[in-house]
Amino acid sequence: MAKTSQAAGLHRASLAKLHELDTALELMYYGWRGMTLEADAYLAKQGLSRPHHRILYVVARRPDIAIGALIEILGISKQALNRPLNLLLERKLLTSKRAPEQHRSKLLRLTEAGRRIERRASDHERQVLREAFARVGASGAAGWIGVMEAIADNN
Amino acid sequence: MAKTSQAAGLHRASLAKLHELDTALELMYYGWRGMTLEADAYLAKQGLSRPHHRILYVVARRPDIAIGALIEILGISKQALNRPLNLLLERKLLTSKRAPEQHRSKLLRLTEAGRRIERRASDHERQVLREAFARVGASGAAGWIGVMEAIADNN
DNA sequence: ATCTCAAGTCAACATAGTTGACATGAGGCG
DNA sequence: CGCCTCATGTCAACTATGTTGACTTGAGAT
Repeated sequence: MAKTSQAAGLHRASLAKLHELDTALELMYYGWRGMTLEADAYLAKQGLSRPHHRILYVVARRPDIAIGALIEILGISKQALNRPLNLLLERKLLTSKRAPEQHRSKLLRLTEAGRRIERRASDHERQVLREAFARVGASGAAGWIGVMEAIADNN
Repeated sequence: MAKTSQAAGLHRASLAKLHELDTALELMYYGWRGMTLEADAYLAKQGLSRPHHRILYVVARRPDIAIGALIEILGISKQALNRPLNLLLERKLLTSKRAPEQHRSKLLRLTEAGRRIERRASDHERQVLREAFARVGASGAAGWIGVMEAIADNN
């Protein structure tokens, strides 16, 4: 875990701008950090981190997901999934059980405790977004979504 | 270096939405990835990665920066800076020299080759932004900037 | 000469990922 | 029944990026 205090990133506005879009580029960096900072601090207090949150986030939105599907969605190897997943199972933040028919796969679900931690961590992120949207109003929010969709679809 | 091919992240739009702002939350994730994907691929081809780019980016905008100041801006320890920085010096992407008076600090500058790589990597990121802004027009772009500033100032 | 301070270096560790190899256990099928 | 497939689980070795702590070096200041 990085030190959660003090600027662990580019110190904003201290750099000369070489190109017109440098400001936007830095805003993306700070935006990502700004959204995740409090959530990461909360997760660290729980002894968890970003990969655990990603697992909890996906399982919350796809109850009874199999491990193979989870691996595919997260885009990591099963070996990389193994450690954080086992920690979450040990902590009883999620459960795994065999499917009724399809005994080959294990189905994952959040426990009540897991749901609570997922919700609180994601709430920190959503709260940052909520405040930002409130500050700029509906048209600004629509613009933000339009730009982000254009960027996301760039893949 | 992660495999640069195939979805190394949440597979977009495949998850149920538990909260209204889940879409925005995921857009931030994909937006960050979308902006950095091609730049990271370019850097990987040069045998470099994100930390090297961050160093190049800052030095480009603060020529003659001392190592201590660079550490502060990057928000990492001098030991963590050491390896990527030495690689960049070995590759002659940047130079370090003692100050005329202040002999205590070393001053960093990009070489022509360093400037070129910094510019190309950052160009990939700016290009993604440029296209997204073009697609939504000036008012959308203004909205995006407003939201991102609100989020960035959340720190 | 000694003190301070920026920089450099070494060791040990944590986290998050990778490949490769192999084990286990359930279902499908001849 | 025996064998094959397939999802899962696990072990080992490695890379990259970061952390602390301890120590050295070299230049300037007193």
